[in-house]
Amino acid sequence: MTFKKRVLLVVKKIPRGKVLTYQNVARKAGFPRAYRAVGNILNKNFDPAIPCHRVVGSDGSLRGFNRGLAQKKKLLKKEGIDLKKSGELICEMARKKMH
DNA sequence: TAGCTGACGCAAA
DNA sequence: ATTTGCGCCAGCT
Repeated sequence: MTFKKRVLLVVKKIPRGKVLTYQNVARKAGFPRAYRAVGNILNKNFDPAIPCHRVVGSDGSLRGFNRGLAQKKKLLKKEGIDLKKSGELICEMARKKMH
């Protein structure tokens, strides 16, 4: 339950125009190996206050969306995020982590 | 309480 | 490059 809350909070905290991977979200939540549960939680928890569309796969690809992938793509595009952009963002954060 | 599921991720073939 | 299999964790039935 705590984990769930943490995950939702992290997702809510994702700034506009940015995307995070499930893995990243889990890591921020404090459970780096629970990226599985992250998707599960988002799936069951239908909350418009949570920009689940900013959560993408490790390669920046969209995995799923409660309202349909089409809507998700639209939202991301509206925020200036493209499939390539998400990939770059992920790469960037990965590089930052490595440093 | 125990088992199954899933919006994942990575390695191997 | 693409597909298949396995490992992982929390949530749900």
